[in-house]
Amino acid sequence: MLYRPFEKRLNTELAKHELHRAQWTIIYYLENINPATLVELSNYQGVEKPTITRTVSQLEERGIVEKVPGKDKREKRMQLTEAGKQFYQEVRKTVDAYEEEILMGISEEELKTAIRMMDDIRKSIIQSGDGEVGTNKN
Amino acid sequence: MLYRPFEKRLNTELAKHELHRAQWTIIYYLENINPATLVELSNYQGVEKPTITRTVSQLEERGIVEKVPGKDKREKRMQLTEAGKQFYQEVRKTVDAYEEEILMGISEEELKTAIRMMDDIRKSIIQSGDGEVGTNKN
DNA sequence: GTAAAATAGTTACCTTCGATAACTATTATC
DNA sequence: GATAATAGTTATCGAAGGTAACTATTTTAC
Repeated sequence: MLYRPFEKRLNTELAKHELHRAQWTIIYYLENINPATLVELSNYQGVEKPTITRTVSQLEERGIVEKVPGKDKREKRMQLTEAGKQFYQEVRKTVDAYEEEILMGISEEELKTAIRMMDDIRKSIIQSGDGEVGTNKN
Repeated sequence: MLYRPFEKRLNTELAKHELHRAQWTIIYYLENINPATLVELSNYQGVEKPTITRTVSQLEERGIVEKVPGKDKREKRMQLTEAGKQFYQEVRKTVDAYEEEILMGISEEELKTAIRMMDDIRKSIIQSGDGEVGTNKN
């Protein structure tokens, strides 16, 4: 299991902002990809809906994320508040420094190859159906 | 966080043998690398000693792992029992199938590059000291 | 056009797996 | 020989995942 040191170290960096990995992943998504519904976040992260509900709630309590009505009366779209966007920028600095440090000596080429590969694998897992998520069939 | 689908899917595969990722990682190490002390396992995995103690205990109860005296009266070396080695082979089949499936369409070259890169990063994290583990200084 | 099925989200509760603190027993060091 | 360090354990906590069962709304099928 190669990824453990990454996560461990990332968490100690995020702790400076009283954040954990799961929270940061959501903030990151909302800023860089899209304001999103809970189901979108759930699919993106490959975790079940209740897990997202919990993490988002924590971020809401801190005034980082807010829910706005979606196109349905069911849907709620999560987005960063103004304070949340500012917070993102602060944390971003820490994370940038971290990434720069651990990627020192890694070539652009290598990195691209690795990321592309992992993304391919991920897609194939999700496609195969066994990595499916968010489909509460009951 | 790219690795989640991997772990999730791996866990569903391992569940066929009533195993979880953390347990499998230890079994894997003991078979492929070495019989090892708790501290070795702790360093290898990048987790603290009590975490290893617990996981090893579970494997001991199932008769998969046994402790033999080390070169000290303090040290205990963990190793697979005969039953454990056989068990390894069974699980191995499942894991092989899983790996083959998810790595379909990934070139040998790509894979090597990615693994080498991650290992480089890991080393640089551990070296920097912030990924340190197993040094209970109290 | 309504009954049944599907979808978005929540709540309650459980499990895995990590961490810390504080301890015992043994060995090394000064 | 007293103090440090090392190997391992126990107890307890927290983060982050999962399932089951639910409400409210929307879609689909008949």
